[in-house]
Formats: sequence, C-alpha cells, structure tokens
Amino acid sequence: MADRGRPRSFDRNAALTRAMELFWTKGYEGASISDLTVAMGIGSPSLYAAFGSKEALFREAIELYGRTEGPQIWDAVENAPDARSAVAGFLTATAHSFSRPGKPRGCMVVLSQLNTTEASASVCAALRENRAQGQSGLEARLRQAVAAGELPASVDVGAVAAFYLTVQQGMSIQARDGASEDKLLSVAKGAMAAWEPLTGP
Amino acid sequence: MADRGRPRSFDRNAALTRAMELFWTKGYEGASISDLTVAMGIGSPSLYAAFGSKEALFREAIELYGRTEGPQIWDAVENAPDARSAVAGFLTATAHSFSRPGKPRGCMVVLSQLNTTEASASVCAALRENRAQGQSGLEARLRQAVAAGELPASVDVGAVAAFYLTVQQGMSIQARDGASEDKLLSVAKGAMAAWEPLTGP
DNA sequence: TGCTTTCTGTATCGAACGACACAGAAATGG
DNA sequence: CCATTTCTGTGTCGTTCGATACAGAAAGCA
Repeated sequence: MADRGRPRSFDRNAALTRAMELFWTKGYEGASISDLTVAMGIGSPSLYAAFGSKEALFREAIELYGRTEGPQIWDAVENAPDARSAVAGFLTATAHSFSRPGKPRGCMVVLSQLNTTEASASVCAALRENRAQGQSGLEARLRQAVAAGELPASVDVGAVAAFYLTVQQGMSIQARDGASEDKLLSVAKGAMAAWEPLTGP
Repeated sequence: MADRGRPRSFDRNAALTRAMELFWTKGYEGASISDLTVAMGIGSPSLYAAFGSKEALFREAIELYGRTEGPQIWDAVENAPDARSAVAGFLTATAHSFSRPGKPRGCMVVLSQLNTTEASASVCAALRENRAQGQSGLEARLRQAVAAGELPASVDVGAVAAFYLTVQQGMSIQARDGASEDKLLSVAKGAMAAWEPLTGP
C-alpha cells in the first residue's frame, strides 16, 4: 500500500552519503541547498520530499557519519584488551580516520558547526551532545578498567578522558590544516607519553 | 589636508573592538553586516567607508585580537625561565584566556572560520597562516632550550610543539562546549604529564 | 558667507538563501 | 484503459546576504 505512485528515481542512501560528504567538507551553514542538490544529483523538491528540511537532512547525515565513521574509532576502544591500548587505539584510529585520502579531513561532529547562530542553534546543540558522548565513552572504558583492578581507584577518570578527548578534538584542527597521518600519529604518541604519569598510583 | 570634511561621528577603535567580539562569537560568515552594524552602532555606509569590506574588517579584527589577546598567552612563553614552564605557562594562560567571564570562549583564530567556502577561502588561508605561527612560536622556544643545553638534542622539537599546540587547539573546542577554567587547567596538567617522557634523553 | 570635502541615514541594488506551488510524468490497482 | 498516487522539473516565493547610490548634514578653507 506504500509502494504506489511514481517510484523515486534516485538512491536515497547514495544521495544521503553525498550530502554527508558535503556537510563534512563545507559545514552545516556552508553547504547550501543548491550545493547539496548538485552533489546529490536531484532537484530541491525531491530533497525536501525525501528528507523534510536542510536540518533534518543534516541530522540524518550526522547519524550516518556516526554509523559509518564512528566504529573505526570506537571499536578499538571497546575491544582493546586493556585501557592503555584502548586509548592508544582511539588516538591511532583517529589519526588514520582524519587523514584518509579522498575523504574530508577531521571530524564532522567537531568541524561542521562550531559557531552558534540563530538558525543553527538546535544543530549546534545536537553536535555538542554528540561530542559529550565521546567523553562518556572514554570515561566508561576507563571506569571499566578501574573496576577490573587494572587501574588504581585514585585515577581521575573524568580528567583523563577529558584530556584524551581534547587531544582528539585538537587533531581535527590539525587535520584540517593539512597535517599528515604521520604527524597526527606523532601527536597521538605524545599524548600517550602522559599515560603512565596520569594513571599511576 | 586629511582632516577636512565632516568628522567621523563614532570611535573607530571602539567599533572595531565590537566587531572583533562579534566575529569571535559568531564566526566570520556567521556575523552578518546587519549584525555588525547593530553591534558597532553605525550604519553600513559608515562601516564600508571606514573599513572597506567585511573581509577587510575581519582582518583588522583578527589583527586586534592578536594584539590584545595574544600576549596573555605568548608573553608566558617568551619570558619563562625554562622550556617546561614556558609550555606549562602557555597552557595555563590558555585555560584562563579561554574561559574569561564576559568574553567569548575559545580562540578566535581557531573557531571563527574552519570550513573553507568559495567566499571565505582567503580568510581561511589567513587564519591557517596565523595558526601555523603558533607552531613556529612553540618550536622556536623549544629550539632555544635545546641550544642552551637545557633539553637534549635528541628531542623532536617539531613533534613536541605540534603535540602541545594540538592540545591547545582542542581546548578551544572544550571551551566552546562549556568547559570551566578548572577543567581546562586539568587538561593542561594532563598534557604536562607528558613533558618528562617527551623531553627526556 | 560660500565652496569644498567628508561623513551619515535612507533606501535599495542584484545575488543567493531555504523552501515550496504547480503541472506533468511514471508507477500501481482496478 | 482509467483512476489514483507519488515523484520530478520548472519556476518562483519572501527573506537575507554583502555592498552602494544618493541626498543632506557637518566640518575646514577661502
């Protein structure tokens, strides 16, 4: 009963992927509807019929980004055998992810809308919430290590997570400024040099 | 011969300061001419007569930012008695500067235009150049310490500078997301925990 | 007091913005 | 084949963008 009428002439998922790449490159406000329709290969009425609005399209794009790009970083955190290799994997996977040839550099969640304007307030809030999940994810992995007796209970889990998340967010700026994967890996190595002092008894 | 004609009815420096604060808060593309004229308390013809264009106004605002906000961070680097306190001062001054009540949070050079669009390409390039000067500044201070025999010659000066600059740039994101000065200081402390491993022989 | 020069306020320019009306095209169900 | 439903392409809506034309106001110089 839902497949009546003229069928959609484009691949919705493919179009969403193109939109994600454009938002990733130009940001939320930087990517115009005209830019998007060209990149997606459709007319604006098709865009609005399929996605509702620019903001709704962006939210779907962010969701797709988290589903496709997120695991490359977060699988390493969850599956690592110990907390140190979890954080090290987090940063090395980030270095790799932020510098892949043919893909926009840096993290879409960090870069696509940092300045809150009247029109982008809700989008900014959603991105901020998304970034806060990064803090929670790292914290959870560290708490797990404390519970397992792997790290001393005296470790300030929130502070350690905030430090490594801050480094990762800084890597988005570095990546946008052209830093190579090697340079990003060097930054990750620098951050891991703080591990023993930060987590020691 | 230049003071003929009707005199300007507003304080150019005061208006520029207001423009800087608005660009700092909303970004280059996020601050419209209409926003700017309201904040500066002048009409748009006065803005164009006094500053030339939106981009020229922004460049003056960035220059003012570097002249007024920069020293709070960089004086600590240049005047510190040793390299470690130079970098520690760099980060603690950053934590303070990025969380001052009544001022926009984070660094204007990092936050005001990260997504390159057709209209903002030259502004983005200028900001990137400005960020690169941060790398050079830190590197120079570290090289000076190596030359003085304070740090071993084996230290990878560029890598250490890149690490600390990356942390500082990440602190801009954290500050925009609402991190308190204490939280930023905690991040700075975390980064300094890497100092001895990074600069040891 | 003119005359020149420069700035201010109103009003507006063409372009681009996000969003959509409308008519025709392309599918299914009867 | 026809009616119904849904999508596509053209064209355009009202708004806002950055940037100015123009006329009048306010100063110095003669």
